[in-house]
Amino acid sequence: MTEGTAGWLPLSAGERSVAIDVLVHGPLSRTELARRLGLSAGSLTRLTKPLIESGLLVEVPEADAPAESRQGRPSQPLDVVADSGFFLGFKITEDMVYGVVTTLRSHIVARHDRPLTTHDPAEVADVLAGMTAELAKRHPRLAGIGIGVGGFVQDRAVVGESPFLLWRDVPLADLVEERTGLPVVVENDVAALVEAETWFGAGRGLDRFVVLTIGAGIGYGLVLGGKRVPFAEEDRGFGRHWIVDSSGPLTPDGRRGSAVSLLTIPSIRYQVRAATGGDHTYEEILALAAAGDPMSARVVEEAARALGALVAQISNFVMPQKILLAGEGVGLMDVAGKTVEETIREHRHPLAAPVGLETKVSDFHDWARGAAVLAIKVLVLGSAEA
Amino acid sequence: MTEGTAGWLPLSAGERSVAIDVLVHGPLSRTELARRLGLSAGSLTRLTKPLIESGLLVEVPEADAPAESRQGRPSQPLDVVADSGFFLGFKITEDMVYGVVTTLRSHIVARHDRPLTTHDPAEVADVLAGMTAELAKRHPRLAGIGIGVGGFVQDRAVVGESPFLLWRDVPLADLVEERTGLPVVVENDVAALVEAETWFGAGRGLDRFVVLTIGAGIGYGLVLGGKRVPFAEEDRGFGRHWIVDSSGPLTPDGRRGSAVSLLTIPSIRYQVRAATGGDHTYEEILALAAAGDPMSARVVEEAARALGALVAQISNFVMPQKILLAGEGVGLMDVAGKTVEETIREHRHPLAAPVGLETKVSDFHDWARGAAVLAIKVLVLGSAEA
DNA sequence: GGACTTACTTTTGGTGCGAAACAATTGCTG
DNA sequence: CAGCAATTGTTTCGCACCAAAAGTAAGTCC
Repeated sequence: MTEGTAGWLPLSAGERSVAIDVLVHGPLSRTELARRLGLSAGSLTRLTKPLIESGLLVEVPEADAPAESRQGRPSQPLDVVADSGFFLGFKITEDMVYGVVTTLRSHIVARHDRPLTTHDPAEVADVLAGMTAELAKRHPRLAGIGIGVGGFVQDRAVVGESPFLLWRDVPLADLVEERTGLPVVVENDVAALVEAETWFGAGRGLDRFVVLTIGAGIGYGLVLGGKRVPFAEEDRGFGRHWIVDSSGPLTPDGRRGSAVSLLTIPSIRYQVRAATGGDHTYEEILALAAAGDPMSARVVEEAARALGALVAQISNFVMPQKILLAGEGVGLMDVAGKTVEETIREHRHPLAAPVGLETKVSDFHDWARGAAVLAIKVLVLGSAEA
Repeated sequence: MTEGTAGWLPLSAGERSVAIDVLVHGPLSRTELARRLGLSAGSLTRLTKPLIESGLLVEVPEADAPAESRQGRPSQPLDVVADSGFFLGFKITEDMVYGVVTTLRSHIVARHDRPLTTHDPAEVADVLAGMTAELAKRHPRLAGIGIGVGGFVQDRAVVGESPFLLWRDVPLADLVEERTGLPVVVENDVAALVEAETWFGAGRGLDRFVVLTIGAGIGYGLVLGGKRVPFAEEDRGFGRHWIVDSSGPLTPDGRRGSAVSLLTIPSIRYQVRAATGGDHTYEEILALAAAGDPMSARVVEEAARALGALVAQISNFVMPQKILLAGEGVGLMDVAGKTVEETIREHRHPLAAPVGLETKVSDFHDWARGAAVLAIKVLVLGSAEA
């Protein structure tokens, strides 16, 4: 058994659920795992043995000593060997590549970004390989690479279509694998973030879970039965067609009253610019709205109402246990969160279960982390599913 | 209580899937079943044996002889003993009780309705018992009763709250069981219809399936992973809070622009009455609209656009493989189906998978049949769980 | 009538699980 | 300190389920 390389998989279903639970929820004893997974104690012995032998799990020396002076045989917590392997996550934007190194537990241990001056596939792959080499200096035991890219990705390997990179059918995984010798997983950025949140984030252990991202565009991810539901139009501008308020504003990017026109950062900036003539950043607009500037406040309020309506509709139709709002454009919630919540209430039945709404401001490193988590998921736990 | 107390034994998961597949999809040979269920031929022998011994399935004499002169050993189709037991389904409305007798396969073999002149629980139970006695004359081998009622139902036994019957915590199942000696399953009418359609109807074998009913009110059913998702507000007037068009009409029943105000039969009649002063039935309004009457056409067109928007939103957020439109108020589709489809297109991305929309005009006997199917499901196959 | 084809059955072995007995390690009690 | 209770983890056993392979049955084709 060579340690560090991907000598782990494949895992059986039971083993995988154990590995995931330990990966996600810190160290856990066998008894605790049996309780969580609804299995017998005997099964846990059986399932954990090969995981320990393969080096993915280890018994750790009872870290929770404080005030835990219970009777009986002390439990023997199991933990993943968090630094037995590191993972790389990249997020490619139009003009930058953001990179992170994470542990098996998806903790970011290093960041490294580089501007992107070309969109030529080979040169982009060179940039990624260069960044990998750079990061590998401090973290030699790299086990795999995840790459998130806006656009349509096939088979977790080929960028079928990316509008902003002007790519068509670029075998990015192969290109980077050739240069680095590491296994590579490519995925749509939103999909990767959704998978990451399903595993390690807000969607942990949930059966029905929705992710809505607001940034330069609108992203949507639906997780049912713990699995993300893929859809044909994802990351192809569906937000332009989500009509929230047919009498709403019209912007260059979206149809009248669409989620894109009402909510994305470019659209909000466009609206304020069109109304006042002044060009402001998104943050400035939020600050202006909070300070009482009427035009900014109107735009922000309208966006908040649109977001509330959208969240309520999703809740009404999908009934998710939780909705995660992520992206760079959720700063809205700080300024107009109350309006959002009021609008949700207006569009929901009073007896309906309250919407489990969670907001998480994300920067580009979070997107890169999402890609790294996908690499962990695919490479370590072998849950490569369509 | 997960035990169905019927004469049939509790089935294992494998047996149940076989039984359901034969129940739903006519006679099937073992080989065909193996293919459909993804099992080996040997497993089918094992699974079918107890089902045949228990009398639920029988080997039928190769009905499909026509032009089927294949080589090899002839297949031995299995079928349920469709008339080994009959099931009763009731739908209770404000002033009528609709009853049907169905086979195991949910084919309606008899109908019997009776006016409801009282809402007293005991007297309603008497009416149901009387109808049961009446129907039992021609169909002696009744195996169970399913009752569908508008309102909130707990544990498939107790009517927790029914606005139109003015009931609270009425143990209807017990009342009817006492009088008939038959096992009784009570369920919300929409829920029963959804379960029935999931099994025998439009939702057969689908993973994500939505039912939207339009009638006196709005009904919604969400099926994920083959299971209906219960929700707190079901049949408690949630349609009043589904705001489709905030500048839409206002009716006594619903909030401005709500699904109820735009779509239900009473609201459409109300709108026409308010606009023209003339009181027309729903069918008359549809006919008037088709004939070019401007006020009726406006109301119907607006309803069609609302329905299209609603269907598109559901498709965008839930991504069901199929949406079933049912109820007495889907006649709309005949007159303005084109508007509905256009509106759906407007609210969907061009690359998105086309919406699998199916329309099924239902009368009250279909609702009763839904209740009977639920009885079959719970009593015969013992798949009762929260 | 023999070769072939297809449907089904039986046998065998493997997997994954729970139940129960067993071993290990601690705290508590007298 | 011995004995006991409590708790965790291990081993063993048997059950339920399944697939693969080999065997049997029942027909068609030439």
